[in-house]
Amino acid sequence: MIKITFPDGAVREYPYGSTALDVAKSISEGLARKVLAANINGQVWDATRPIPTDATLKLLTWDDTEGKSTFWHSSAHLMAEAIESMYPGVKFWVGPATENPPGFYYDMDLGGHQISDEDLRKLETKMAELAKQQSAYQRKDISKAEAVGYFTQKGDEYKLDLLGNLQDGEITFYTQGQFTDLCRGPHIPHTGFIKAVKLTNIAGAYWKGDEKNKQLTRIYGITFPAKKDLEEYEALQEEARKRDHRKLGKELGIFTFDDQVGPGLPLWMPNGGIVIEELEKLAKESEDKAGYKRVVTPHIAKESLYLTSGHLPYYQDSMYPPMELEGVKYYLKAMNCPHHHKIFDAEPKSYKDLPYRLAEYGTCYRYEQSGELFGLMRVRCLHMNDAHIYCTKEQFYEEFKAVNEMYLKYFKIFGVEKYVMRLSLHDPAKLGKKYVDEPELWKETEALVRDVLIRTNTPFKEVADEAAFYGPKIDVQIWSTIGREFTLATNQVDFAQGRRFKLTFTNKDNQAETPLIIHRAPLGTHERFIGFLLEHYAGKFPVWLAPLQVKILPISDKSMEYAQTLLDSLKNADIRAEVDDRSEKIGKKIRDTELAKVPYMLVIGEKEMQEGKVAVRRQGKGDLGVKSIDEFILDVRKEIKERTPNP
RNA sequence: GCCGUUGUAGCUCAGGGGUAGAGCACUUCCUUGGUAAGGAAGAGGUCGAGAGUUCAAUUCUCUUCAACGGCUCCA
Repeated sequence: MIKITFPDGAVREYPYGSTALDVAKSISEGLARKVLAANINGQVWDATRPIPTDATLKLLTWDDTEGKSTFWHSSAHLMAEAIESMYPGVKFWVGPATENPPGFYYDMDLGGHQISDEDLRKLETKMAELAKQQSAYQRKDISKAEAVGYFTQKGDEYKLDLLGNLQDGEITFYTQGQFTDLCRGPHIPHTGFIKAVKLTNIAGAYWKGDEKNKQLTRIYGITFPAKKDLEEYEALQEEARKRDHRKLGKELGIFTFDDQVGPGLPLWMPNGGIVIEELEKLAKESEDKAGYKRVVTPHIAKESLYLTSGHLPYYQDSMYPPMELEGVKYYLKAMNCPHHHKIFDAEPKSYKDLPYRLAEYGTCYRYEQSGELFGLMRVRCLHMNDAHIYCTKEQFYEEFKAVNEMYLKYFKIFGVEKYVMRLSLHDPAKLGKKYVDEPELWKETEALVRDVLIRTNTPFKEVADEAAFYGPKIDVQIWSTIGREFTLATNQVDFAQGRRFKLTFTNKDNQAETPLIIHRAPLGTHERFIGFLLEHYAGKFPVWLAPLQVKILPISDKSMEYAQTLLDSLKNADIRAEVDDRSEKIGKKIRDTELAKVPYMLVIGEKEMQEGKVAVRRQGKGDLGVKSIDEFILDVRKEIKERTPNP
C-alpha cells in the first residue's frame, strides 16, 4: 500500500500501483472525468501513471494552471498527429504549452509543404476527428540507442539533436493514435478531453531561436475542454481588439502614422498633444519635488560623443546612419545620457552638489528593425521621461530607493496593480563583449541594487544576461488590461560612463572621485506609456488626462446662448470644454459624446437655463442629477487637481 | 532583418478582366426635439505605388512600400 496525502491534509491508503485516476475514482466518478494530470510531491505526473511512493497529491483539472498547460501540451501532440497524417515527412522540433498567449505551438520543418490559413481549418477538423477517437497518451521508457535508431530511421535530425542532450535512462516516448514523439510528458489521459480546437496563426521561428539558423514553421493554437470555453475565448479576443491602442488611438484622434513621414514615426494629433502635456505636467511636479533640475538638449550630436560613451560600438545598427557635415559625422541621439553627462561636466562639482539630478523629456531616435515596429509600443522616434542622477556610493541607497518610490507613486495614480521588478544582471562569460569588462565593479554594483530591493521589501526576480552594457538594471514589467505585457521602464545603475566621460567631483578629502550614475525613466516613453494607458483605460481617460473634459449638450437652439456662457465659465476655470451646437436631438448628442468617451456631459434645456443650473451626466454612468455650474466647476477642478482615477 | 498574411471613400467592409458599391462619418436643407442613432439631398476613390501580360487591369504576374501575426533584437 502507498499513503496519499491530500491538499486538505487528509491521508488515505491505496494499493501499490494505483494511479491518480484511481484515486480520483475513489472520490467520485465526476471528478475522475475531469482529472487531466496530478501534482505528485510537487511534480506534474500523468494521471494514468502509477504513483511510485507515498506522496502528497493534488489532482489537476482545467481549473489549475498546471492542468491547463498539460492539456495544451497534449494538444500540441494532437496537432502534430494531424499534421503528420496530412503532410507526411514533416519533421518536428518542440511543441510546448504557452502562457502568453495562452495555448501551445509546435515548431516544424515542413520540407516542401506549404500551409495556408485555409489549411489550418482543415487541420482543426482533422484534430477534432482524432480527438473523438479518445486515443490514450501512452508513456514508454526507451533506451537512448533505441530512440536514436527510431529517429535516424525517420531521418529526423531535429529530434536527434534533442536526444544529443539526454542521458540514457531519462528518455521517454509518448504515443497517441499514430503519432509517437520524444517527450518527457506529462500528458492528459486521452485525446477525447479536447473538445474545441482553434489554430490561431502560422509564423516563422528560427531554430533554437538563433537567427543564423534555419527558419522553422511555427503553428500556434489553443484548445478547450468544452465548446463554450472557445466561444468565451473568442469573445474576449474580440474585446481585446476593441481595446487595442492602435484602434483607440485612431478613433480618439490621439496619434496617426503617415507613409510619407515614415514607419515608426508617430504624429501626435491635438488630443494626443493634450495627454502628453498632462503627463509632462505630472512628471515636472514630482521631479521638482524630488530635487531634479530640468534640462533641454539637442537631438543630434557628433560621433565622438557616442564613441566616448561607448554606445556606438554596441548600438550602431539601431541608430539612424550619420549625416556628414564639414567633414564630421553627426548622429541623431538614441539616448540622452551622454548629453546629460556633458551638462554635469560643464561646471566643476563638489560633493556638496551631489546628488545632482538632471531630467528631460528627451526626444530620441532609434532605428528599430522594420519587423519590430508595433503601433506606439515600438517606434523610431520616442520621448523619454529620462533623468540621470549623479551620486556617491553612500548616497546610492537613498537615491535608488527614492526612484523606486516614484514608480510606486505613479502606479497608484494610474491604477497599475500588477507589476514585476526584474533585476537584470550581466553574464560573466560575456564580459568584454556584451558587457563592459569590469568584473569587480559588476559584482559590486549588482549587490548595491539587490540590497536596495531587499531592504525596501520590493518584490523582484533576478534574470541573468539582461543587463545594459554599462551596468545592471531593473526592468519594470506591467500588464495592460488586455493582457499585453510591457516593459514600462528600465531603471539602471551605471558605473562605466562616469569613468569614460572622466566625470568627477571633489570629495571631502579634496580628491577627485567618479560619481555613480542612475538612469531612470518611470513613465518610460510617451509613446509606450500612452499606448499602455489607452489599453489600460479602454480609451476612457480619467478627467485630468481626458483631451476633452466636458461637453455641453443644449437640448435645442433656445439654450444655445446659455451654453456659450457655461462654456466661458468652464474655460475660465481651465477646464477643457466644448458645446455641441449641431441641430441634432439630445439622444443623438449624448450617444456621440458617450462614444467619444468624454467624461462629463452637461445637458441643458430651458429648465436648467431658468434655474441657472446644469444637468450632469458621467460617461458610462448616466444621469447624475442637477447642480449649479459653480458647484460643478469646483468638483471637476478638484478631480483634475487630485488626478482622481475613474469611478 | 527573416517567415507568413493583408492593402478598395475619413472609418468598418462588400465586389470583381469591360469606366467602382453599402453603412457610419462629412456638407446643405428640413426638423427645435429632455438623457445612447429624426428626415431628405449632396459631395467624396489614380481600388497603396511602379512595371508587365492583355484590345482592355482595381481584378492576373512581378517588383516595391506600408500595416498586421510571429521569430530575432531592444541603450
